[in-house]
Amino acid sequence: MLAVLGLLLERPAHPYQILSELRERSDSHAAAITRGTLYNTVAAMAEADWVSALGQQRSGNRPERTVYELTPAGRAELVRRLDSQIRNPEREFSRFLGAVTYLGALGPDGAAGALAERAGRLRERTAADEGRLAEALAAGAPRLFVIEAEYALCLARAETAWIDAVLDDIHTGALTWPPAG
Amino acid sequence: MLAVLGLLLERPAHPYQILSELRERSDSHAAAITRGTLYNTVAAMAEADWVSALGQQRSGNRPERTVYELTPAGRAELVRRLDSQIRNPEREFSRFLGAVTYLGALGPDGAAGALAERAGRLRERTAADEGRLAEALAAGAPRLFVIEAEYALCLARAETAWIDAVLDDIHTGALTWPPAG
DNA sequence: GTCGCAATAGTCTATTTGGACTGATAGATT
DNA sequence: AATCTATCAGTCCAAATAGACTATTGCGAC
Repeated sequence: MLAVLGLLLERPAHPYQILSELRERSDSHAAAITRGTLYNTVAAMAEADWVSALGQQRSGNRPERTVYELTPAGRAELVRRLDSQIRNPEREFSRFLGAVTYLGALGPDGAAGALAERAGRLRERTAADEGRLAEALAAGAPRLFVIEAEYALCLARAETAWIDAVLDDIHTGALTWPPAG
Repeated sequence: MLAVLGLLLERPAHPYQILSELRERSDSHAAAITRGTLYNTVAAMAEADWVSALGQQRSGNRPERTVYELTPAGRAELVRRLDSQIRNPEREFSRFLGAVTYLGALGPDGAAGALAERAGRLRERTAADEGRLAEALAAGAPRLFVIEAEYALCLARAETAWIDAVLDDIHTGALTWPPAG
């Protein structure tokens, strides 16, 4: 929803196009929305007068592509939401956090093995992301446009470091398993 | 789902009890499940033979409380999932990441204001969480049982540091807004 | 003692969602 | 030229979900 408003801020688009761009531009937002929901979402936003149909285009006999543009109210709403979501840190729950909670169930060796593999994969991915980011910047993209990649990288690095520390603690015996599991 | 299995690993419980404990023990898992889903989830898990009804208790004329316990198959499934979710780092999408993506729309001042407030709140919360964690450890809780709090804290600190760096960059002019918004 | 409120447990339904299905076109292949 | 496939664009429905609703009980206040 926020992402949809954000995209329409850049330029008017029809729903399918919104989805494709979201998909392509970021692995992050990809999973957050599916086609089924999108059309409902856009309809709801039109109802709320945050977007308005700019008109139907059709090339040949294809389904009509209704192009929507952001209304001033929509723009205001976007800003309101951005501001609120940045101001208020919510507790977010990742899969990993959920899994770490029950780390004990894996036993010391199982936990160490799984964590080590994660750290490795995380490092690979981080390196790839760093490459893409550097590339984008080199190609002249304003830093502001890739700021979220910077943030994601920062968190990924922190996570990797944490995992390394925990692995160390497991190996040195600073983190032990209670005798009765 | 994983959280439910995790709780049942500790001791058999009836659905409502599972929910209450999840709610109370962690702000994190709280939002991840609601009552409506829980009963369906437990039913599905029973279907899959990961849990089995230990029997119905009733005190007075209250609704029957069906107590479930983890089966060996359920335990295996829990371990399988834990292992997989730890091994494979998925791209997770927080509200904040989504908002940061469109940070530009707030303008330099709006962005700086919102980020500064977030950093402040984050610091407060982090301090409180650190306190709770220290308290729990002092009370003799094994570190393994509070490991997820450690992780959450680590990420929160990284986020705060990143925000501070961005704020600095905005003030020093290292992060600028492209002229045409 | 009894009135009311909070907590306990679970069920039920209106909404939301994911993703299967339709159907059209442009470009590639033979 | 005919066919085949990938992409485009949207609709639609079965399944999952959130949270409103019901019903009971224990405890505190008066």
